[in-house]
Amino acid sequence: MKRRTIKDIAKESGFSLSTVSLVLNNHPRISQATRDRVMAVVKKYNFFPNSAARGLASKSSKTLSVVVPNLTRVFSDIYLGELISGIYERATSQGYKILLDIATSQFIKTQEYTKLLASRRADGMLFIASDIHADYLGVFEDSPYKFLLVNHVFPGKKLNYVSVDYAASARTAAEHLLGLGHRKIGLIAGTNTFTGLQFRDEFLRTCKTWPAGAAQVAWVDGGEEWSQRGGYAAAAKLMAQTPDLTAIMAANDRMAIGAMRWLADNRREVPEAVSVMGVDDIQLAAYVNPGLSTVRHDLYQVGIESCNRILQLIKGEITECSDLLPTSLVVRGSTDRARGSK
Amino acid sequence: MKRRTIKDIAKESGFSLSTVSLVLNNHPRISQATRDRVMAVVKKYNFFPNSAARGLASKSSKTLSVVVPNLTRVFSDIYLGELISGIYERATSQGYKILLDIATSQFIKTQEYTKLLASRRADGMLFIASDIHADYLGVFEDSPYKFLLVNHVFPGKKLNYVSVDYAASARTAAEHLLGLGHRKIGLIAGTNTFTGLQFRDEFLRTCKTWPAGAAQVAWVDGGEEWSQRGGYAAAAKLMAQTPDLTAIMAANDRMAIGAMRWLADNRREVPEAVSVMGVDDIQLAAYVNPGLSTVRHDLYQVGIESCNRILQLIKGEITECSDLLPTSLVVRGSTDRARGSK
DNA sequence: ATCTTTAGGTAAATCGCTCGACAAGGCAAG
DNA sequence: CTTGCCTTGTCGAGCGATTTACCTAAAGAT
Repeated sequence: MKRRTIKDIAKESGFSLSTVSLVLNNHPRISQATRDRVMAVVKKYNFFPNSAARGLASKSSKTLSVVVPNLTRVFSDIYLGELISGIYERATSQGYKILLDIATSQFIKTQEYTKLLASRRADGMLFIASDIHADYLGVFEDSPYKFLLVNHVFPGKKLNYVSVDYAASARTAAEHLLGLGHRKIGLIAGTNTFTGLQFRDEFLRTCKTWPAGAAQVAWVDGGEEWSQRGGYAAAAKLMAQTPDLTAIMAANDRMAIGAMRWLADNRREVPEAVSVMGVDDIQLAAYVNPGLSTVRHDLYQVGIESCNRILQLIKGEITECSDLLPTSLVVRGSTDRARGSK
Repeated sequence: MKRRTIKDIAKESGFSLSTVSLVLNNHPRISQATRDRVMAVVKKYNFFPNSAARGLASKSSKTLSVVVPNLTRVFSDIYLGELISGIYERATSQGYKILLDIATSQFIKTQEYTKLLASRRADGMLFIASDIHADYLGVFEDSPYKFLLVNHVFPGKKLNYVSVDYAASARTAAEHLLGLGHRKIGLIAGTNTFTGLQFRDEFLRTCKTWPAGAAQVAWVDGGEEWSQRGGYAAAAKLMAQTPDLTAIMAANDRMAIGAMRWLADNRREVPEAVSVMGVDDIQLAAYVNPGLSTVRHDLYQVGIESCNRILQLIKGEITECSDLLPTSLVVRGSTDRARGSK
């Protein structure tokens, strides 16, 4: 089976090279009759135009680079699944393919992130792997490359982003707990990302300035991985140093569930003794017992929107982007009025 | 910042186009001195050769297509994470990039799987998403396209594959339980993949022909998703229809953990009342209480090996491939001698 | 001193497609 | 019967690399 080219199709169909090309690109220039005759031949040979040639001539690869974090178990993170599904769905619908990369140290060191765009292997890059040490991303400030941080922000650097509004999220969570009368709260924070820091700071601020009376917040770091295990350990630490707190807020659901586990293992009733609240609204949040109150982050939507934006950047429809998507409160059984509050 | 080409590098360095190209490709033809002078210019401009042009001229995209299952929560599956990490690591080390695709109905319907290879967008395809209905994969029999099933097999079709040896796995598991004296066993099977069927059949066969006395096996389907929830429901069903079984074997760890959960919820001690065994050895298997006995499947290794093989197929070093990788028994606390057996 | 090698470079023909400029034919209007 | 405009198709100049011969000068062989 010989490899066909557009030339063969032209010859066989009796039209010119250009005509075939125009047909293949759905150019309105071509009449339906011609289109049909050409397509018949295309179908007959099951022909697909060579994408390298196409890319070379058109100066576009129709490819998006997606960079995910270098966590060994990265794909076990529901977080990524939602995000990538959203990106994939939108990219595909626009005829774009996805080039997957993992932000390994190798990837960073060889500046693969630049290379991908400089070599035009990808038209744009969606970066899901940022943390507070990702200074190398500075190359994308004011660069001609199309770059977007997904569900991350980088204060101090002029980088495009689409993210959930972590500060708003913190406010929502804090207000929920404060409204329930909690005045001694433990916070399990994630401090290795800027969004994590934003969340922590806004949570603290909201508690400190609550009109009905400021709340004391003791916070600990839940660990780099924001994992259930980290949450478990963090809860232990919090309860040891502040035994009388009435609520634990965790920066994500996994840590919250870890905390609930510790409380269960140590005979503290949730929510009677301690209320627990998370962030994200992962599937599991609804299944634990009691159900976890949380702030819903629609990561699928973030994926969709991120992809929309990077495509607009590529097309030149916009030149920068800093979207913050809304979040919403989800109340389940794990939070209730603080004990001792009326 | 104008876009440079190899021509600019040639001009600036004083060498010919061809020389620059040879340098960029590490061709031994070029002397170190020349190489250095050219590379200096390349570095200076931070030049990276246009990959479309490269692909067009060299007839190779240096890209691998990886197709993953269309499960909404696909990425939450640890299974995939291991596999993809292995593939990524090997592909990257060989200079290949990964194009990610999800086997949506759209993907199947538009024959995207053919298109990717026909358009030379990818040099080969690693398919992780096969099930017993994937007849369309027939196009890859005797085709010039480089195609490989990852951790799947397709009896009846001449397709390349690299998979864990599910039959061996079944034997290992069965022998472990039989050796512990179990003679009434419940099997939670996965029946929507051929490997799942192989596992089931070999498990049943081994139990039936055990020299020290055949065991009775009642089996149920654990559901399309091989999920914890499916395992939970399956355990309930098994225990209802065969209350006196002494062991439950699940075709993967997640279902096994679901089964353990049901047993715990219904006051059946593991392993005293019922032994439970899984397959895969996911991280969680070591954390549940008691630890889950299982058959270890090294999916990371499957990823590595799959990638090795597809690259060999692409290079023409081999023309077909049907590798079965070994598995190993991991005994933890969830299995013990059958009650009533000495 | 002449003839081979060999090492190091280069010219030029592709690779397969896109797209702006141009052409031909048909038809309405002047 | 021109002229001008529309519609539909074609020409051909790139796009930016790779790669195969071929070339030249210097080193080795005799």
